Amino acid sequence: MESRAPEAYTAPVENYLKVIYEIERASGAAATTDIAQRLEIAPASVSGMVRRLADQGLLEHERYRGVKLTEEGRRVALRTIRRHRVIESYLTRALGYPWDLVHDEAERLEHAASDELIDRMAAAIGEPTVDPHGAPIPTREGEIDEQSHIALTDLEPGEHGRVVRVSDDDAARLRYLGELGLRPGAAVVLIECAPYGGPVTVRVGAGAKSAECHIGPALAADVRVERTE
Amino acid sequence: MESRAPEAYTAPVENYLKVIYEIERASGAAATTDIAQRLEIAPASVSGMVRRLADQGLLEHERYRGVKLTEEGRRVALRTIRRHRVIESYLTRALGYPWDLVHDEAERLEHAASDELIDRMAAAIGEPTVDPHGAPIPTREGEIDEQSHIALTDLEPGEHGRVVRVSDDDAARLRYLGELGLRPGAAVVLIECAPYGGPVTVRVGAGAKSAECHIGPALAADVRVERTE
DNA sequence: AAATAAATTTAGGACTTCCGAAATCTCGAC
DNA sequence: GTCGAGATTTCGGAAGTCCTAAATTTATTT
Repeated sequence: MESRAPEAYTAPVENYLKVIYEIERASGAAATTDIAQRLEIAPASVSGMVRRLADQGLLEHERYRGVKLTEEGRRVALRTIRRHRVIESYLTRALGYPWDLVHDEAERLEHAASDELIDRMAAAIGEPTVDPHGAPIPTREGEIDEQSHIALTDLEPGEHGRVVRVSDDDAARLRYLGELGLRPGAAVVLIECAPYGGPVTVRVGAGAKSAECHIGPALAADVRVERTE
Repeated sequence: MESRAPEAYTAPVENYLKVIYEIERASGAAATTDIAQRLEIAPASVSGMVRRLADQGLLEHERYRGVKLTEEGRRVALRTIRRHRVIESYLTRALGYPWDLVHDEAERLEHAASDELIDRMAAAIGEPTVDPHGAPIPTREGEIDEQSHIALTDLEPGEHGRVVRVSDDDAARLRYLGELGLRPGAAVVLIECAPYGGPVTVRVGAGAKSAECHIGPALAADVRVERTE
């Protein structure tokens, strides 16, 4: 296997660390089942890999309790996330990629690109701090500015907000959000949240080109916003 | 393993096919030992892989006689070569990569990039027909224009030529050639070829900024030129 | 024609990453 | 406290890619 640098972790290892970082951030510790679900592999496979990663000092594992990354594991995870998001940003801004396709491409390139390439890409598009979906890009040094944001559905009816981030892992869903204008930066007003899983009504955009749309509550909860005014 | 497309060959498979294509072009058929040497792996490993590739219909193997690619094998090889060379060209022209570093980067990215990405890169830099080292880039359809060229050392003393291609697989050597100005397009005049493995004297460049240099015969033979005037 | 050298293949292992099936553990309900 | 559902781990196995060492085949030399 050609290594990319003195630092050579395999693609699966980088993927494990990446999703563990994200689960840990969301829930404190990453359970085997959650990891398996995110990676779309069998839980049994995760058990085996987790043991090896623990042996390598990338994470700590309490049996039946889940895993936590070590400093080194976190560093590798953040480096991988930086790669992913820089690549997504570059493909969008420099090569005109539609925003729903960049995720899959980045998912593969992130394991092959050198630090040199990532830095050149970042420089070429002006050192962006967030990717096309609004996710923050860790710095070369591994610092990440995890913004706090609320779900679109957390707004009160009538309240104004601005989209800061959407989840990027489903191309079709992203395309749909794009058609509705629900991209990072878009101004929104929550009109109504129908109860019992009913549709969420939102006004998207400002002024003359604004439009109302109705989306499901699960989708709406994945659109992260900040309050404005 | 995430696949890149309906067409999913592993990185090692693509590398085998690529070097087999090149050896076959140079010598008619690719011997196990040659393949092993180019891939820097043990000959025994090649035997095993060759059998699998033959089973998959990518090449034909006559025991103890070497291998030849099938139509399908050739197609995959040329697609991989196109990827490699488009990536090299893009890194050089769009991201300012020094020409001695692009080979290693492309060697990894060629297995991860989608056809879509390759096409966008090619379009972004104006559909180049040769890479930074002068090697021809196969078309999307798998056609390649293998130019005929002679070694620098095939020129007669006093004869003029133009560099069309240099070999790209050794970064340090490439950097050296670059310092001497021996890049594709450079005008050269062969001054003298000392006998018995002696140095080759060449005038590089035209007019006032031309300079004479002395290089070893092995290096000189790897600088491919065409006659001018 | 036999001996030697070189190229090639086979045999037996190692490592990584995945799987399904079976065993084990945890924790809340009763 | 026990039970069972659900989560987790262990076990045995497969595929891919590589290795070294030993056996075999081909080519060359004498």
